[in-house]
Amino acid sequence: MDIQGLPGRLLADLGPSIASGELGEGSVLRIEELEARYGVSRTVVRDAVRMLESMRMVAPRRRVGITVRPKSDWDVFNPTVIAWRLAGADRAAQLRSLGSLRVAVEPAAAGLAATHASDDQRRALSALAMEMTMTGRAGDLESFLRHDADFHATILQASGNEMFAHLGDTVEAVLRGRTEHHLMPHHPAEYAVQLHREVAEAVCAGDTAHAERAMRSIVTGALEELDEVLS
Amino acid sequence: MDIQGLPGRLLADLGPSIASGELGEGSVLRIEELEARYGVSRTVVRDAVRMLESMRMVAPRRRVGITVRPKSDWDVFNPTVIAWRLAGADRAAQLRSLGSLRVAVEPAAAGLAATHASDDQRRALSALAMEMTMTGRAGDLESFLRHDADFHATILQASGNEMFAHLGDTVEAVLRGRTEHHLMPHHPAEYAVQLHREVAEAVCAGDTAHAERAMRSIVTGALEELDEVLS
DNA sequence: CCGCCTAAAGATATGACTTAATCAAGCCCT
DNA sequence: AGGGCTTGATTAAGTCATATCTTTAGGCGG
Repeated sequence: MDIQGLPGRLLADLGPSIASGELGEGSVLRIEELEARYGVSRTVVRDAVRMLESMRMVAPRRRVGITVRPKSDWDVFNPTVIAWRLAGADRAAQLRSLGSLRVAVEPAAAGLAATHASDDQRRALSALAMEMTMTGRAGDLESFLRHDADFHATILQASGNEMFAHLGDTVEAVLRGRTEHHLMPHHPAEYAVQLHREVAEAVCAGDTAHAERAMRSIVTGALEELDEVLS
Repeated sequence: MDIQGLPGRLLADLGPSIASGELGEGSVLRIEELEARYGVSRTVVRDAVRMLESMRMVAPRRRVGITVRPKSDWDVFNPTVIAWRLAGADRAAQLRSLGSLRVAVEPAAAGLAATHASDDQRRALSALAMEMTMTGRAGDLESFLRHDADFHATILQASGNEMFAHLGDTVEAVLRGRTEHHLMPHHPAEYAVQLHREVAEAVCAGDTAHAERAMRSIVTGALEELDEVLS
């Protein structure tokens, strides 16, 4: 995701530090200090700071330094910020927030997809649901994850709403997060896979209400499982 | 929102140009050219470009220049990007997207608010609903807008979900946009105001289902009105 | 058709200077 | 004498100008 140059290196170090709370609200960084710490020039430090600034995680203040802003100010929809938080101490809270967001958005997206999806997208959904069935039964979690993520991304894309479409990466981050942190059973529940097939069928058939209902079952189910595991 | 220094000036000029499509996908800017055009130093240009980059609106490419990325790559949840698009040629599409997002999110948020809201928040909601009734009847659109925005922001805040909470500014932008661009009747519909009172009551009473239902009526109604006006 | 070369443009480094915010000393008024 | 206001010193970010390094698109030659 972040294959940048030197500023990327700073960002990859500072971002997670802030996201994890290691550098709490009000912490102060100084450009000069960062130059020394990372052995880079001001140009690079400023670039990195600008990016953190545009994520609203820090604010530069003259005569004081670069100060860390309260978490409530952060750009919580920024995929990079989400990734940092998922990797750190905030994982549980972040997964819960994202879970609720999915419950709100994905059923609506599935409903819209039933009327807006292209033929290619409908075919892709059917194929992906099938693949999920196979790889799920085989216990191939890596492939399952990929198809699961593609499935949800395709639904969001097919909704025809660009804002929904952009949540595809975010949803993938959630799915990947819960797989990688072993918050999932070794064999995905058969009923969940069945629901994916149902969504695919409903979208193919243009059945808005059915698509919405089935997707709601998927995401509320996921949220419940999550709450179980996290408690 | 963006009261920055010199980089802010560039941003305030370049951002809208890109957002409006005046600088379409693939357009190329060169740092040197921007230095000359705006009469500022490299440092300033780089700062501005970095911010656009972190909004995923441009990507720098060596030997080529700063290229404008396809709209589908943009960070469409970034409040600044939203504001730029609302101000420009994309207004209609942006309002539609946001409308659908509201339909998905706000009912869920209202439902959560019914169980999570603090006493202060419940009181605030009742008060705001009352104010909306008054100012709506009086035809004081400016005050009505402020209370309407506060109402929705409070609901989103009270949901206890930080991601929902962050959509407060976005919703305000929508409401403000439709008022300022005269996409609203001179006297807000009485039934809409009534629904706000209903949401407030349901939240106060802890009635999740009712809060959700009433809020859904509000936002679907708003979306329908919008579709009418835009067609 | 492929691989080497080069020039163009971003990336990084650095030193000098400007601007603005904080802090504290000093002053005035009560 | 005490509290509040003014003012100046200080400090760190902001801006500018310039130089060098690195990457790579696109041309040239094999």
